[in-house]
Amino acid sequence: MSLGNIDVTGDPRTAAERPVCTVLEALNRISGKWAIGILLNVSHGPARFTELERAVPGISRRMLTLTLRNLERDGLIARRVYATVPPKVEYRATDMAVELYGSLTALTQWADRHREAIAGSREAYDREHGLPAGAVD
Amino acid sequence: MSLGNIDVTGDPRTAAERPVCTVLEALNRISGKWAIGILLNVSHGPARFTELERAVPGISRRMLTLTLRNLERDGLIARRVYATVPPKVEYRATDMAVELYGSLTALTQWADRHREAIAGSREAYDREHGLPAGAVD
DNA sequence: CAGAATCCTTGGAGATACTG
DNA sequence: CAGTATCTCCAAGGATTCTG
Repeated sequence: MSLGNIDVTGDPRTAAERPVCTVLEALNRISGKWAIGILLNVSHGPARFTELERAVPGISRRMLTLTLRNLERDGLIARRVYATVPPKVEYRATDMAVELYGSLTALTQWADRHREAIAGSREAYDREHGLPAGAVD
Repeated sequence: MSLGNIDVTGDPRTAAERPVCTVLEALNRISGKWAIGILLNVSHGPARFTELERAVPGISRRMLTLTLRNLERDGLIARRVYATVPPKVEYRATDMAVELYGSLTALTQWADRHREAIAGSREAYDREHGLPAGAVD
């Protein structure tokens, strides 16, 4: 299936196949409700577990742990344990994560530019079609 | 890229508060398993329902419909019905969606650059810690 | 052709309690 | 302090069937 082509990297695969996976790969690392919030917080500098728990409003201890583990596994966060008592664990963003955050800038700007248009589109849509309880967010 | 502060828009809010929401807003519009694949396909030009069904491998009719509706509601996809028989419906990406796709380029490139590093990090992580069936993807 | 309706499964996430 | 361990819930998604 080759309708047109969108080649941004000089990759031989067709546009219908390549970027999907690649973009999805990227998105999968920052998917979930909390990854971005955590990533953003540690990008300021190292942060401890409890610091993050307070810095990311609404996160549960469990999800903080799980998300940190996944980010660590992907190499986006580095975990450093100090063998003190009481224990002290610091999390920091890796260079890769800092780069990632930079790459999100374009997305952030896009959202900023179109926030109103999107809100308007939704209102219009919900007005035409009824809003049958499918209108979350 | 300087840690400490990440100000890309001149927004007064602190980095810990503002971009989270904005980025999440953007991500929420393209979340879900299928939005990107659909968006990418219609970005080549208008596509019909059944075309998309075949173009996006693995998608169910139900999820295609649902995702299309959500994208339409957000103003990322335009739906055009031709009153013919049999019916014909065309979907095309709006300008906003095309812009969005452009903004994803940075992300795509990031994923390309770090694909190996991430895979390596995962292997290493799974080797040190056991891989307790939590190692999907 | 382009869907709508229905039923069912799954895993992401919340709440709570316990621990090295 | 920095986690684990369970239990539970819900919405995303899959499978199947029906229709203008």
